[in-house]
Amino acid sequence: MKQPNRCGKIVINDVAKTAQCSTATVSRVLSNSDYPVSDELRQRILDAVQKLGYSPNPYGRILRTNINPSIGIIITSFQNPFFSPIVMGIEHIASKRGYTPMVFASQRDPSLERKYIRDMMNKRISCLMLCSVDDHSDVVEQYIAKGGHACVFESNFPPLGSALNASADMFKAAQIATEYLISQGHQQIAFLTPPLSRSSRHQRVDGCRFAMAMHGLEFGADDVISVPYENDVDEGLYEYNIGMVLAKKMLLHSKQYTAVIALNDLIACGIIAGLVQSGVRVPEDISVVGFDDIPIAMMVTPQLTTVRLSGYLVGQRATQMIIDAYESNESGNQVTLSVAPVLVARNSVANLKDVRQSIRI
Amino acid sequence: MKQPNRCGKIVINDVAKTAQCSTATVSRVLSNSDYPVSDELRQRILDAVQKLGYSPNPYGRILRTNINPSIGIIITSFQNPFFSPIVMGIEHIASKRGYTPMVFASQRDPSLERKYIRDMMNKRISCLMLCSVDDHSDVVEQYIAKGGHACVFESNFPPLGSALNASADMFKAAQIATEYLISQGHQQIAFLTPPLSRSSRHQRVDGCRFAMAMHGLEFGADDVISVPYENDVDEGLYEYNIGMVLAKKMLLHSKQYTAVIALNDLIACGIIAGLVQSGVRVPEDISVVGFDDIPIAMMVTPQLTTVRLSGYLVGQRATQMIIDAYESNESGNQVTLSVAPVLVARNSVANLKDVRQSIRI
DNA sequence: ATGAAAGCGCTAACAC
DNA sequence: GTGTTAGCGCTTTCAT
Repeated sequence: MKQPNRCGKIVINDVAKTAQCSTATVSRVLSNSDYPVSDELRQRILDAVQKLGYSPNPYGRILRTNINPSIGIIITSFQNPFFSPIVMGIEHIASKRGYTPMVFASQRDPSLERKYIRDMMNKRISCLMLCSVDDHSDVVEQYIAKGGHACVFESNFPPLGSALNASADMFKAAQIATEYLISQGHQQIAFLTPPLSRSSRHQRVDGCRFAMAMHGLEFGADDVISVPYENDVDEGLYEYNIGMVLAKKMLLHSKQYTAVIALNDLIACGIIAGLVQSGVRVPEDISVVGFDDIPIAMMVTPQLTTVRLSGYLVGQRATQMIIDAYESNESGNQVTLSVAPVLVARNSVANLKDVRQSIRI
Repeated sequence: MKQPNRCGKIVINDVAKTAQCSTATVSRVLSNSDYPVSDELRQRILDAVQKLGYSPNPYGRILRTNINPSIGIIITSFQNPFFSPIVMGIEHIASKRGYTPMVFASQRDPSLERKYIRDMMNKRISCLMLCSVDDHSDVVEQYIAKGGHACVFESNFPPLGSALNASADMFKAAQIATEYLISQGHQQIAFLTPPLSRSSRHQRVDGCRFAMAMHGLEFGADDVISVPYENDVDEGLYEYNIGMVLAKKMLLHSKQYTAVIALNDLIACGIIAGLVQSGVRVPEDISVVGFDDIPIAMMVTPQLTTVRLSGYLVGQRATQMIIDAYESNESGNQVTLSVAPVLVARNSVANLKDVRQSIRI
């Protein structure tokens, strides 16, 4: 690598000399503890800091205090627009409260995810915000067992007993989507999704089933259409591609659907593309709705009707809660944070009732 | 904040005791210096490390050596898909070579950008990869003056004399786009862009002008259509919105264009949306081409013809070069890295020649 | 080939 | 109110 390079760095001792006092006092002023320091001396120190352009070496501090005011964030990929608002929400609150956000992308590689978590334990981060792709929660649990505070946004493993589990209310979201479709006269509805490996996905299917049942509509295991694989590599578009595959598969189904619900917007966009490719019109022939409300949703044709999950809010609230817990030294009990979803009606859903009426007339 | 919390952490001394040797030897083995240690002892140490589950406290090391093998990355926003491949390229190489990537988003706020840079200087990062929104380069220059290595991908200030300036070859890219349009029979071409505040934008206009001139086509200052403002906040979609505004403005122009070149894909998508909103068909009435080849480009209707700038490659190569320079202690001379762009022809450009021919017949 | 010991820059007892 | 000083965990001379 390289040799050390102490290029004339100003250290706390320089400030002390300039201000004619001890390093202890400088430290007291700069770490703005409420320790009493005379106004006159405090000012002298501040002046010296200013004059020398001093800024403390964070590593000295961390080594001494063993606390690192920073928040580790693990997402799967920078390409996936689903995570952007969550990260932004986290960063916003983190900076505001004096924590440095550190973002890493696991590339959907569980071993890389584990490596990053261990790395963060080493780095003594204050809180860990995790979008996991691992099937096992052992490393996170280890982190928590050692006194770490964690928040899990997504995972294949069941909610942890000692972490903050944050997400939008997926059940409710699916219910909203389904009820909207029903209100538009749809009765044959399919749910298109990658493998139901994680609970956040199950919840959506459940919400859909619940809404269908409430309206006396049929919705069986058959109506959940899924592909049996999940790409291991996240090149950003992989969900889009899954959507295209799902669309073709759905078209082969014996049942004729008037509407489909996609696990998320990226998949929904892929479904629309797949449908159009097969000569099916959206929404005239089949309606499509997604979840998330990523920016792309309003850019595609037709503009996608979706249920906004407010990742930004989820990120913000989760960060508030986790920092609060950390600072008040609460050990993590199972907490669930769930944000209310809202329907964003655009142009990918046809109103079957209007059509019927116009036919009747 | 919180009180220190030395929760039974294993430290180097524990390993030394277990292996019955001094901390010096443990350090020598673990920092795999080529210092000679007997195989027998080395093994004992490795066993102890394994047994105790020891991993070194990075802060002790950094404090002592004053070197932090990590790469700081500043982008404007996680929302902007343009940066994703660059960051991924950087991360790929960085991890491979043993450096920890640290990503921060400036939110297009110059003062936040400066804060992050100063923060990284404090953290003694090894290299800085910067997508700047600042008008002044003083902080970066300061960083470089103190011996730091920097790579600038985007900036409003002119290329730095002592940094690696990395980007795709913008001039060439614009030339390719323009020549493609010309090859399709277009002669009235406009260039739509936010303010030409940065050289990467100028280069594109220049490339366009050059290609037009080469084919004896007219292209004046008039044909560069621009909006006089630039949003200060990057909510991810702001370039899309700029595109919509640019489209309307272009429609008001006295000249009738058959094709427009957008500064980038996101703007191009906005332009298409604006055009469609105004009842103009793309590509039948007006053709559109962009730059970057972001994932969205293939998702919109019509699919966007664009010039791929290979951010992933740029990120990778830049990281290689900057780490090489850092490790070999070269001080940063002006270096320019420029990656060859490639045309991606999709459906947003009409072939005017075919049309003429079919009319002739 | 191995160990002893001196710090890196900072904070927090503890003294005054 | 202010100063002295002992480390935090690590690396690296300098001895041996």
